[in-house]
Amino acid sequence: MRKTKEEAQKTKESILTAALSCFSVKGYFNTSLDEIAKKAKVTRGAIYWHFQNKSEIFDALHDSLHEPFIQAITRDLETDSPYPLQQLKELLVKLMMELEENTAKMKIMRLFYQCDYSGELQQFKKKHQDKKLKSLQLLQSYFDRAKQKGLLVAEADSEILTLTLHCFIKGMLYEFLTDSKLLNFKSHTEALTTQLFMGLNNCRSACPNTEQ
Amino acid sequence: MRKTKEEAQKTKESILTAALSCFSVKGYFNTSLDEIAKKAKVTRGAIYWHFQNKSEIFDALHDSLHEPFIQAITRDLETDSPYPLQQLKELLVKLMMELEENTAKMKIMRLFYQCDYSGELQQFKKKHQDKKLKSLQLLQSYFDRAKQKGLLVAEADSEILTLTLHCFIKGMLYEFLTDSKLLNFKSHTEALTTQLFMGLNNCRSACPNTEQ
DNA sequence: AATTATACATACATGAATGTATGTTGTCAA
DNA sequence: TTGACAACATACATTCATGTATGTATAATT
Repeated sequence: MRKTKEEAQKTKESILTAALSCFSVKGYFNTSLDEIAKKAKVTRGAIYWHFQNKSEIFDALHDSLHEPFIQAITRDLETDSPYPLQQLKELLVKLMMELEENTAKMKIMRLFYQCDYSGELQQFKKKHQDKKLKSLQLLQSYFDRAKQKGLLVAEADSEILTLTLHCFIKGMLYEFLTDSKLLNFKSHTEALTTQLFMGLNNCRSACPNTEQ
Repeated sequence: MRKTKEEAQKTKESILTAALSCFSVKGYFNTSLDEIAKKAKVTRGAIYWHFQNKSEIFDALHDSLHEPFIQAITRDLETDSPYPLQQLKELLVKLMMELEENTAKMKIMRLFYQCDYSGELQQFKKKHQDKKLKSLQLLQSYFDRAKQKGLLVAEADSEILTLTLHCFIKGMLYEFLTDSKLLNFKSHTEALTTQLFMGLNNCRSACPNTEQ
């Protein structure tokens, strides 16, 4: 019953997708390894061969989500738009729209927004928060660029702006992911983000009278 | 070993606070009724006398949090300020500040932000979402008033404004509650909220040139 | 003052999940 | 081609939480 290396890799991935499916239906703490095994059509023995325990599956899923996100921002930052905030807004709307079509990603995100890092998951809390900090630093560089280009009023604090944006995104995603009725991707993403940027974008052109 | 009615009420409350304490340390799904009982210095028998099961304790905690929130808004709406958005902003900042000093409330909120409504908690998801909707309607009335008073531009959509604000609050609270390092009540609450309202407040006086 | 129902504590039965130990089969390397 | 080890499956032991059934003392009721 030994399998080829590629086959083994396939079963590992099937375990991950089965776990995600179970988690998104019954939640992390309410799914047993046996349920995951049955969904993946293996036994618990296979899971214990590929992972140490359930929490390691959890962490593996987080990795698969965050890396592409960081990369998307990093790549976008390579182009130096004359209007960094416009660029940022478009990137965010684009990422949100992509999210809607990628149900697997939505399930993973929902998992991390809803779970509490208690019990066996405590060990990952700091690690995952550090990843978040990294992405925040990337976001801030958009505001820094805008300021350098003189697009923001002098008093604007790029850190405050970043945090405000971050809180908004977090809340919007939270609502998208946990309450399917309140927000609607197609009709609200663009409208809400535009509304927010109206404030973040406290620039001279938007309010020409406030300066000069 | 029978107790007086008031004594019984006290044990019920001690069970609730013990449960909250346990939940905030180990999470809902990782605390057993026996742990709660020990913390409250009773036995599981006492818990099963006062509550049907663990999830009913969870729901009782939610009630104790949301009712005062609704009441605070309702009472604030009784005074008809000439500047409704200013009034709203001040109320929000005030509520956030109060939150910081009320560690019990913070623990309850953290519980509901982090938990996933799966397993035995599914039954409460809709109920709790309906409560949220109610509070959203209350918030929207601030924007409606602002519009009636001619403080918003004609295109402003009070629903979009409310949702944007809601997402921001949600995200800010989420960060406050789950990541103690990122945000700081004293220094950030006012700054971020002010920043946000700069955008929500898309009124004539802020940008006199856009109208008339 | 006797009775009853309350407010629990104790005891028990059950089930479910975990981790590990061990078995088995096939692959790959030499 | 044949060990040796990889990739699991199976079996077992243990723990632990839940729900319920039952016991009990005492406050409240009459």
